[in-house]
Parts: sequence; C-alpha cells; structure tokens
Amino acid sequence: MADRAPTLHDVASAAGASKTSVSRYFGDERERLSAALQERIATAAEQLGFSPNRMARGLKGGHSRLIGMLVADIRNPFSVAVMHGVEQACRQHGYSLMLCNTDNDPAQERAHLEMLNAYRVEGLVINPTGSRQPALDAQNIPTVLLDRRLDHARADVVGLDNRLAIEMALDHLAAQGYREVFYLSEPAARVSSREQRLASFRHGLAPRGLHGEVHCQAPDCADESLKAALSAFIQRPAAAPKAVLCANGNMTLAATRAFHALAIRPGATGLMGIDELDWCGLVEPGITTLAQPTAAIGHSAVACLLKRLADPARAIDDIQHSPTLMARGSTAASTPFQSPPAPSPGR
Amino acid sequence: MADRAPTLHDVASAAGASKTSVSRYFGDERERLSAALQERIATAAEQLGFSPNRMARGLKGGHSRLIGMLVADIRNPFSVAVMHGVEQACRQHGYSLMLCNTDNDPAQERAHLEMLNAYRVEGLVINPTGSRQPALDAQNIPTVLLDRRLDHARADVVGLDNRLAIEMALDHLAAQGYREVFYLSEPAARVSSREQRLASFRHGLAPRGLHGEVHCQAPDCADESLKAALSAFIQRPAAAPKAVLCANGNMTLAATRAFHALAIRPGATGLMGIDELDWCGLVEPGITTLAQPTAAIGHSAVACLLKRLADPARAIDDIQHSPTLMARGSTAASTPFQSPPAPSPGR
DNA sequence: GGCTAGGATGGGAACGTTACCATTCTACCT
DNA sequence: AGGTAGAATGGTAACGTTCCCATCCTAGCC
Repeated sequence: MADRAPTLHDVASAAGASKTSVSRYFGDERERLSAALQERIATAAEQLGFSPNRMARGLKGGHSRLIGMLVADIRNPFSVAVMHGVEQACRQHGYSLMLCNTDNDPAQERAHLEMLNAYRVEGLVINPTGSRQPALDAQNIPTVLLDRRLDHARADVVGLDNRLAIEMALDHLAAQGYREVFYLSEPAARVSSREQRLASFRHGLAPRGLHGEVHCQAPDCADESLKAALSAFIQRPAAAPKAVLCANGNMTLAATRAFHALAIRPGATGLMGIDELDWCGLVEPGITTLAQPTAAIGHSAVACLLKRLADPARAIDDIQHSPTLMARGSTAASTPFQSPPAPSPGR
Repeated sequence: MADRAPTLHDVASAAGASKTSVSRYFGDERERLSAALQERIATAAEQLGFSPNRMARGLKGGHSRLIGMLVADIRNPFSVAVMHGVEQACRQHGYSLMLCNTDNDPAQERAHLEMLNAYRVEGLVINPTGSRQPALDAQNIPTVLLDRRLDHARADVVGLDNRLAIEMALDHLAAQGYREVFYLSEPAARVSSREQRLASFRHGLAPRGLHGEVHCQAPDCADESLKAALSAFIQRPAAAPKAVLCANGNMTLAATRAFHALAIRPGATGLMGIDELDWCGLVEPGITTLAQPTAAIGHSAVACLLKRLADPARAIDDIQHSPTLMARGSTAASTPFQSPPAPSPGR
C-alpha cells in the first residue's frame, strides 16, 4: 500500500524515461512520443497507479480547470436543476465544478467567494437570490450571473425572459376568464428578476383588462400574514373570477399551503406559478405552472462563461430563455371539476 | 487591474518582510510575529488584495483541505438535504467540498473519482444509489459511505436505521388497522439499504399479523406496470384494509402518481413512505412519511470522516440514525375524511 | 560528404507556497 | 562579564508539475 501517491518522477524512472516525456504523455502531446516510449510509460503508470497531481499542474500551468458555482439556496429545486445542467456542461468541457451553497447569507457568500478565489477557479457561475453587496468587485474572475443581474458588476447574465413569462401567465389567466389577479412574490427590492417580473405584471394588466393586487413577503415567515391577505382578496366581492399568480416556486409552495389551510380548492379561484415542481401535477386539481428550461439555462451559462474565458473583452451577454406553459386544473375556472387528462409531465 | 494575482513574494517585498513571515501570518502562526510586523503585512496584503494560493499551499503542505462528495442523483431531495448537511459540516471544519453528480452512471462515477483523486481530496463522502462496481479499491482515500454499504470496501457507513424504520412503519400501519401491505421498492439487488429494508419488511410481517406483497421496479420506467400491479392489489378482495408502503421518496412519488391516475384517494387504501418531501402535507389527505434526519446524517458523515483522517487505523463505524414518523391522513383508515390539524411541518 | 531540417528525448528552471534551519538580538542568570 | 535561553525574523530547499531550451539522432539535400 503506497504511503505516498506516485509522482511523475516515479513513473519516469520506472519507465526509463524523462519527466518531460511522461509529462507530455499525460498532457496533450502524447502523439509526439514514439510508440515504444508511449507503451513503456503506459505500463509503468498503470502499474504504479499514477494519476497526475492537479494541484501541481495548476500551479505551474496557471489554470486550475476548476469552475466555481455559488447557489443561494441549494434546497430550491430550481437551483438544483440548473446546477445539474451546469455540472454536465462543465464536465463536457473538461472542467470540474466546485459548488457552494450560501443559504442566502451574504457572509457565507463572501467567505465562499474568497475560498473559490484561493483555489484559483477559472470562472464563476453565481446564482444569488437574497439581496446583497457582492464582493465581486475586487475579483477579476470571469463571472456569469444566473437569474439575477448586478448593477455594478461587469458580467454576463443568463436567465428567464421574465417579461415574456409574466405576459404568458397573464395571457393564460385572461383566456381562462380570470379578471382579478393577486400577485405573490418574495420582496422584490434589489433582486432584478423579481423586480422585472413585478414590473411586467404591473404593465401587463391594463392591456388585458385585468385588475391586480401585489403582495410581497418572505416565504418562510409565519404564514398568517399570507393567509390573511389571501383570505381578504378572495372574500372581496367581484364580478369575475379571481386568480393568484406566484412569482416563483417558493411562493407557489407557500400559496398552495395557504389554499390548503384555508380549505380553498384551486380552480374556481385560480392558482398559477412560475417554476415547475414535482408535485404540481399531484395536488388537486393540478397546479398550472410556467416551467423554466433549467437544463438549457445551465448549459448556456457555462457556454457563456467559456466564451468569455476565450475572449475576456467581448460585449456582455444577456441570454433570456423562454418558459413553457404547463396548463392544469388550477386555472380552469369554467370547468369546476376536471380530471387531469394525462399523467403529469415529468422531467 | 492586476494581470496576475499577487503572490506571497509581492506582499513580502511590499511590507519589507520575508516570505517566511508572510507565510506565517497567513498560516496559523500569526501570533509569533511582532505587532509591528503583523500590522505592516496586513496593510500590504490588504492593499494588494492578496489571497494565498491554495494550490501551491496544497502542493507544498500535502493537504488540499478538500473533501469530495459523490451523489448518485442530485435531483433527489434526500440527497440534496444530506449534501446540505455535509457542506455545512465541512465548512465548519475548514474544508471545502467538491461535489459531483453521477446521474446513476458507473462510468461517470469512475471518472469523477479519478478527478477527485487528481485534486488530492483528503476524504470522500459517497452516496451511491445505482448498483455498481466501485473503483474505490485502488484509492487510498478515507471514505464514508452514505446510506449504502459496499462489501469489499473498508469504509465507514452512515445512514438510516433501516430495520427500525421498517418496524416503525409496520407498527404504524398495523395500529391504524391495515392488514395487507404492498411494499414498493426500487430493485433491491446489490443496494444494501434497499436489501435491508426489504428483508426487514419480510421479517416484520408475521409478528404483527400482517400479510405482505412485494413489488420492485425502477421509478422512471413506464408507469403502466406499477399501475397494473397496484390496481390488482387493491381490487383483490380482503377482510381488512390494505396499505401501500414505499421504500423511498422516489417510490412515494411514483405511488402517489399511480393513486392519482387510478383516482384512488389515499386513506381507505393506506399510503406511506420513507423520506419526507415538500408536498407530502399538500396532497390530499396528507401523505404519511418517515422523515430521515438529513442534517444529522450529513454532519455525522463528516464527523466520521474527520475521525478517520485523524486515526486511519480505527475500527469501522456504522452509524444508524432514527427516522421520525410524520403521521397524516393517508394512513387514517378509520376516519375517511380528516382535515389536517396543522399546517404541514416544514423541514 | 558535410550540412541542415526536423523529429524524438532529456535537463533544468520556474510556479507559490511551507518546513526546516540559521541568524540576530534582547534579557536574564550565575 | 560571559554565557545562554528564547523570541523574532530571514534564507533556502523542497512539493509535483510544465515550459523552454538543449541535445541527440536520422534522413535528405546540394
């Protein structure tokens, strides 16, 4: 049992070759070596169980082959799905991912950023959710922002086409006959995606003859305020059906819990949200969502990052993806009970 | 804008100190330096924006301060929750996490293991789900296995007390008046946790006067076979109520979808599963689960790993955690409709 | 036949740190 | 006063790679 991992040098002397040749073999210059030498090195390396030390390689060569990713909330299924795409794309391009979860805590975010910098990651994919003062200014690391833009940072942005999403949602609600819309969001200040969605909501009402009401709150705070607000909205007399529109998955979960606690069945009062979740087809009568193309978002984030790595000076990208409508029973005002036609579309 | 990150040497000359002193300052020997020197170094480092290069540090010192984690399915909420705990614990102990997702693919698993080895991670936390031939043999890296043990690997194991979990489930089902239990699992062969749960199920039936039936299938295969089997089970005449017991979260989701497709309301036919999920309180009438203490599992995995790092020769640990029963309407046979008393317990 | 082109290989000097040993200086003891 | 302990600091050799340059050899050319 080796007490120390074998080194390039060990392989070299075992194969009767020079360090340089072994280095070439494991680098991308293998074909420059004669067949005989390749053979000898391969055998020796195999026998010793050699694997090149990435740390040393990174030190000398200056590139770590590492990409760092910062996620605000690792338990958010949307983040996880995007992460999955990012990881796949990294691997496809020969990079490895160092993943960090900040739990929405700026202090942790700062600490993680420092640590990623210490490992000399070549690029950063950051998905901030909580409002914060990014410590990005000092860093010179190419960065792609996920879902949220930062005013003072010169960085590419990849995310959802928020205006389009809200317009699709309003179109759908209007088409289903709803006229009063209760918009439910986490506090929007300083979070660009929330701001964009909220603004689009406000602008999109009048053209469709809709009335709106906005309610912002943290999803994890006591549910009482949400229940109270929702209850007031629903009880208020109105000529046409009402609906609740949730700005993201967290709020959809909160709203569904509130509906449940108030014993309101979605449908007659509409319920719809951005972000597709496992259970949206399962809660009666199925909850309508706008699914984000998470894999595509993850992949294009990495693609974008690699483009910037290749050309640091190029213009800033802002890639906006389109959502997909998953219409279900919760927005079927006219048909009070509708058995879902097909099993819920899985991923 | 610095074209190159500042080095120890830069700081040293800026502060009029030696490399050694600066190294001591950023290592753990800061107090050995005079106050004046500390001050000068701090100022210089601050001004240059210096952050020690972890790669170089790891190279020289021999420790990377890195822990690698392999997850079989990053989209499984259970894995994510454990991962969250692992990451927290790592950070608390000054380690950083390199996370890899294998998507249940042995080839990817092998590749990731190789890469983690190349970065010279000091320890490994592995959560394999699919059956596989681990490439661990060659590695000399201290490893903790999550949820599943490997016969040929000398490694600690951390997971659920599977026997206890199944007994709690059977006790609960029996107490609620169910007599026939349909056990739903992913294929158990070669996956120790599934095997243990299945065996415990078989052994636990008779003492409680229960009858059982076992159905194994992959959760992602066409739902038809599951629906058919479930439908047959339910239609079979019996004197006492029947229940379905799901071996993990994936199967709970599959079973819930099947119930939904067959238009069966859980309760009269019981439904229960291992693993607590976001939506279990939301699907009518609430789905009873056995929640795993995911944070505790993650933390104790890291604790276990660090203990082995400190003393590689110590005896192998096998830490089994106890689940918590979350009783809900889906196992209330006697009360056909029961409004859930409290909002669903969050994680 | 001497010269060169170019392919194959090897020898060192980095990369940014840490570990070890050496040096200097002050203060205290006998 | 001479000696020494110990604190404060500096110099230098690694760590395992890659990169640049040198060397060797074979073959082809005039």
